[in-house]
Amino acid sequence: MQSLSLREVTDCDLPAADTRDPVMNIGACTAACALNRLNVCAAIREKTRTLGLDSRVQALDAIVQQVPARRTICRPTEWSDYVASICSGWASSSIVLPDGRRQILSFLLPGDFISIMSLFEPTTGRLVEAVTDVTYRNHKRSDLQAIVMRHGDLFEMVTKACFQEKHQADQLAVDLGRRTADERIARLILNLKEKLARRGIAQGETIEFPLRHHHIADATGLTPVHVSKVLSQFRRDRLIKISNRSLTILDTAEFSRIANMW
Amino acid sequence: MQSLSLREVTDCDLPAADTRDPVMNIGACTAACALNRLNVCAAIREKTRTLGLDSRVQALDAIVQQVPARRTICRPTEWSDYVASICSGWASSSIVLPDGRRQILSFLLPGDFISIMSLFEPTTGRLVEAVTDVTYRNHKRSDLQAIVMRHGDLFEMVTKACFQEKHQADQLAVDLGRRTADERIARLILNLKEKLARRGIAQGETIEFPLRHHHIADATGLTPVHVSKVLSQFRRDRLIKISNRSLTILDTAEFSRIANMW
DNA sequence: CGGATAGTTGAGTTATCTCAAATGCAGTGG
DNA sequence: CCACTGCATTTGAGATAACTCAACTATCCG
Repeated sequence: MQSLSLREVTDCDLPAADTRDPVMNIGACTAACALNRLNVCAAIREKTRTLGLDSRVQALDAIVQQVPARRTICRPTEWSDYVASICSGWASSSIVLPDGRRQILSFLLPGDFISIMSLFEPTTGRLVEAVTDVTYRNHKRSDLQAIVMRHGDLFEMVTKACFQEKHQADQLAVDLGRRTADERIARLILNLKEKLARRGIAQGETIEFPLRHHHIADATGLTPVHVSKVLSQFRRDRLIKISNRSLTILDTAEFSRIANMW
Repeated sequence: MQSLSLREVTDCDLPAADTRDPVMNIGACTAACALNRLNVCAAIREKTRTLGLDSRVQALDAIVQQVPARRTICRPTEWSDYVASICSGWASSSIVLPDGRRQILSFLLPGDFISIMSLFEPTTGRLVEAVTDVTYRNHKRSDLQAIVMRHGDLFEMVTKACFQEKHQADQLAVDLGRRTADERIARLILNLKEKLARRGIAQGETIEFPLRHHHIADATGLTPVHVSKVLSQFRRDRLIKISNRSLTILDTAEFSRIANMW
């Protein structure tokens, strides 16, 4: 339907991200490389160098694309020869029912592949949308596949990542099926914080928090209105503080208790 | 806690299943071979023969185990060198929270691996329980892995199966997060019917249906009481008929409409 | 400044849950 | 064969978590 108006950026330094936000930028340049996260990036560089594949393989110096907040990055049935990974910004990956109900399955942060599974499948079956302004990189699937398949250690990493993704999906099902609104929201926040911390883009108990209530609602199977009420209560109880698109956890112990993260 | 009291059966013919139930038995002998389902079974036989691996590889003539209904087959943190596949009967695979809430992630039917992912991970993280009496087969992980990795076509099948499992998990999340009780239950039933039909163990609109209400409840994130009410309503509306552990869909069109399976 | 998007709050509704009592049904031991 | 025990199911009454609707405010951005 609507055209994406992508702007192509041709080098790896992501100048656009540079000018915007130092935090995003860390993501963009280091942690953000999806392959880096898996330690695959370095490994591939190594392999391609030692094997003299540089010219043939364009998995690494892939084209970087930019989309503004709220734009669609990829539609459910869209077929693509490329595997995308997020360089900077947040995106959501969701399934939408014909009547408009939607379930967000995960938020994609700098360093995430849109789905590691997409390494093997040309279509994601998901709607991927930018939450903030986003830059992402397209890697040619066939190249990436070839590299990964050629090296046991890389393969192992990908396998692990698949397993991890499945685990996430299962956890989500438990949350949606068997947890209360408070738990779901608290867990969402804690999971995001955890994930950002692992990638070194969290300041202690404070994180960037660009999500709108409707994002939280669609991720937790709730209503924006109800999300608002729960968050207000959390604030009133001095568990968290939200301001200026950033979130601080004030009472980690109690907040984790609510999240039932035993 | 409770000991499993497994009885070992040493051959492939599953005499126990033979005497019990012809339907189960079909599962046990043909469709039930998890590898068969993927068409991997035949392929492996082929490969092992042509490559003369027969003696080294014991993936196929694995030990068959039997457990009665309601027994635990495998605990969440249990470590195992074997990958199990169901030969006959139904099992449930679930995650249990410390306070007892549980979410069933899938029902395992004859022909299912407990999780295709378990091919790569020694621990499932899930509680697997027998719904009916169950026989299952343990395949040595290392052998199975070796075979699969050695052959691109097998590998491709496994890859597909992984993707499929992930897809299922995502669908479940949508169901739990965004669908009503009626939809969830109807979809569960239709999905099971679909799956059984694909394996040739369904009689038209009628299927074996050994699930208890609490199974349905734990799979749909509802209460057994509410499940009872919804099913009663379905019966009153002449959409389905349940008797004697078997279920018939009376009004496929309307039932699918309720399930929103567009 | 105006228009779009987002968040808050209150009032009333509804889907689902909890509790509890009654019934059924299957397996076990005397 | 019966009585008993343990599970499963049904049904009703009342409670509650989450939803819908609607009005109001705040924020952002051109």
